[in-house]
Amino acid sequence: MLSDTPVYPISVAARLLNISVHTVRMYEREGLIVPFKKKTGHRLYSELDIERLNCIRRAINQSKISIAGIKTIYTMIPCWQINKCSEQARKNCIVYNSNVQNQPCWTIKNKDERGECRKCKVYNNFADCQIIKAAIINITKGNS
DNA sequence: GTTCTGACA
DNA sequence: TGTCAGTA
Repeated sequence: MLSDTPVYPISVAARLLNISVHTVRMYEREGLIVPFKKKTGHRLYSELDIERLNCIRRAINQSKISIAGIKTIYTMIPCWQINKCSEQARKNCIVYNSNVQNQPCWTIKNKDERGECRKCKVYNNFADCQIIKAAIINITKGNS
């Protein structure tokens, strides 16, 4: 399993991904990733974060999916299912109802507190491209 | 020296 | 996407 312990500073993360530091920050601003932040404000990335970024890169370069498109896919993750929310809870949930704005749940919840969404299954279970693909196939089957 | 935010070519 | 400023 890939470690979710934040260890790499942004310069190392960028080097591992062959992209600029600036671009790494942009993906965060767009809500695609939630890096750990030290009290100094400095970002740290885990192996899982790197894998997530790799997935994002592949989607952009190979699949020609836009950042907005990736956001949409993340937004469709059934968080209520993963968190086993009751129908009542779902109905009143600001996160559940945020999907209309094309905002992944982790950009809504705990906006000011880093570290919470980073640990959430909804965020962590979808770092791997294969898993995202499998999930989409399942959803498609269910609807056909 | 490295990273941060914000701004601009 | 790159780069520069002014900080911490």
